[in-house]
Amino acid sequence: MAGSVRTTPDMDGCLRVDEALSRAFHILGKRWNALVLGSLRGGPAGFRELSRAIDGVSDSVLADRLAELTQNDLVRRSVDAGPPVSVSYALTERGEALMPALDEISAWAVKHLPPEPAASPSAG
Amino acid sequence: MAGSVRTTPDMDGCLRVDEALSRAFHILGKRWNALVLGSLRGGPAGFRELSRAIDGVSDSVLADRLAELTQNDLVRRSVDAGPPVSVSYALTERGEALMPALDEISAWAVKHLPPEPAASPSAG
DNA sequence: GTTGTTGCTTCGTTTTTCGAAGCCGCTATG
DNA sequence: CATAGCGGCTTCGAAAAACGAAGCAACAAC
Repeated sequence: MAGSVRTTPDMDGCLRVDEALSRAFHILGKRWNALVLGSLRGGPAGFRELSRAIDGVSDSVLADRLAELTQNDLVRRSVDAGPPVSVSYALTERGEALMPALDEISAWAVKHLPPEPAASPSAG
Repeated sequence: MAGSVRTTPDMDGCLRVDEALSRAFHILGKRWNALVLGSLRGGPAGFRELSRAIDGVSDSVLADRLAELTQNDLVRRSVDAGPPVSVSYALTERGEALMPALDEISAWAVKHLPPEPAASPSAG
């Protein structure tokens, strides 16, 4: 049927954002969260690996995002007691469930978002 | 249909986030952008209407987001010279193209994200 | 004329993010 | 053992973004 989760046109007189969308973007709306999720798409990865993959995020922020994502059960932190103890992050079921959506976003960007203004394309 | 836009496992030795996803979340990753887009889902809306719909965003930030979205051609600003001049914002084609993705996110949130901890349900 | 509405800007304060450095354990070198 | 590097995170100070309330201009209602 129609109205599943969209906005409510006039429930009490005024528009209202979809609460679910709001919840989702309370997480995804943070500067790097979606990117770390996307990076984990190809399988588990370590902290440094993620740090290099994302390119632009600082260690402090990455640690913060990872903690938040872990707390929200989107990512799972696994410790392998080597002896050279190593940590790896992976998507949880909840996190994996988000991948199709991230895929859509990515596809949209490919189709509708320019590769970036870059420097002068005709000059130089 | 192998690798379309995902991460590149080892192109030059290390993971790399999908650039398209990165571009997309350069916009969607800002605190309210996705919400204003979602609010416009049901049709054009005015500034105040949006302001009330989103609930939590301040005028200054909303104006900023709207300008950014407009600049990115996701939203279009229309001025109707009444005489009571009125302004309305609507999704552009590019913006509308994003709706299915936002839908996915929303559906995911409904299915995988709790309605929020809220106040303590059992504790005082 | 006063009050209320819409659309948006400006200013000062609080929250978030950034970026580099530091600590700890293990490995490789000398 | 001392030095040097890697990986995993944390701490600190600085910059950026978001907030929140007030203000300006135009229009409608009383």
